Amino acid sequence: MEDQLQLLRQHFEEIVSLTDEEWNFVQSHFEFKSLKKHQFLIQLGQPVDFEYWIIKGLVKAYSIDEKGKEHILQFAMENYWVSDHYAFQHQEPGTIFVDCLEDSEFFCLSLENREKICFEVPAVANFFRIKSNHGYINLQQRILSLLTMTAESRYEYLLNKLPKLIQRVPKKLIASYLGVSRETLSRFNS
Amino acid sequence: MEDQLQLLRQHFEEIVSLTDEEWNFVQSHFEFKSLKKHQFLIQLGQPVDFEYWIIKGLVKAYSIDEKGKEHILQFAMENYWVSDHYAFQHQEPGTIFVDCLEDSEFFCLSLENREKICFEVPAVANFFRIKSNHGYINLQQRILSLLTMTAESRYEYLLNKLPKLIQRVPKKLIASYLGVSRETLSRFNS
DNA sequence: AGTTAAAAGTGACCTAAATCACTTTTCAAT
DNA sequence: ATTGAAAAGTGATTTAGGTCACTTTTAACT
Repeated sequence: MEDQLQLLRQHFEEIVSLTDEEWNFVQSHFEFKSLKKHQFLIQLGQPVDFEYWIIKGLVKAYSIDEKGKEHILQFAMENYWVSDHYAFQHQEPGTIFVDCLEDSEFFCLSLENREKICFEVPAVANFFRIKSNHGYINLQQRILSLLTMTAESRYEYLLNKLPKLIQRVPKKLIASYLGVSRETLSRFNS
Repeated sequence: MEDQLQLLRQHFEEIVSLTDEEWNFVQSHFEFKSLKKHQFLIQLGQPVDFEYWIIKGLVKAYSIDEKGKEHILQFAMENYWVSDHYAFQHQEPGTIFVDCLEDSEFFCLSLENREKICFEVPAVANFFRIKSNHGYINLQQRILSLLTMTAESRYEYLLNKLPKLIQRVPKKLIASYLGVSRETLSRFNS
């Protein structure tokens, strides 16, 4: 556990500096969680008590439409944060599913604890500010790609941007992330 | 000018509390800017020195594809923040255009000043953290809507969510925001 | 190792929405 | 008020990608 906490500290310190004292305070607000492949981190309609930092593993966040079709909002792996941010922030029942594509481990942060460490340790507020800003920028890019690019070039772009992800994830899920049918993706390129 | 700064203070204080002293420090890091309809706030390839809080007016942020087609990333009006966040954050040349759909006024915050007030005044770091988080959540919603909904239901959804916006913006721009052609949008609904 | 299930590929056909071309309406600027 | 330019509407046609049905390949789990 010490090792994993060390990883989390490094993750913070890539962006802000923390004293040992601050870090001790911060780390005490996280809980550990471990799940096997196919288990759910978040389910539609269920409370969303945490946001999760992924120590190891891989998850998908998705919603299911009326026709039962899955639409992938996000893949998240080591070093990523994941949650149903909307439900978490508003403390409402889950609006999406998050489940594990591989056995995974998480550090869990409750809303109360997040606000506590942010208001207690300014560096942490800045950490989440900057992270959140990066996330925002990434989503803007993705929106632009959905508006401006064809399905095929979105695929090429993703292959280029996250080649390791593609190897860990079935193509039908990549298709669902790109907003294309499995069959159409299969007819692309290479 | 005092009036407008008061509005900005209120905007901060909707989320965090600031002492008069803190506020005086914070406000001194903003510059005022005023533009007429059709003028550019940000242009492709030009430096992006600021992010902007809109005092009054309305702008569109968009990119133009190879075929010269415009794709709208964001509309922003009173009380909204707008920039080319990617270029601003990385201090690189603009990747998009932002121009005014109406005469508009802005408070401008440079990256240096933003970081300064965030690290000097923790409440400000928390303000931007929370704002950024809300922005992230909104973009996730928009991505889901692009993945799961038909063009027509995205339109209905927007009509419902931002009715006043639709009245201030030509439909062809709404179409471009929704990722639908002008002609197709025109054939919808009502 | 053998069995079962999931993933991926592929052809035939269908459909939502794009594109093109033109008209009508609305708005903005003298 | 008049003129010119955007904006909006509409028909005809095209197209990217979806859907359905089936086969082949790969991987997961006793």
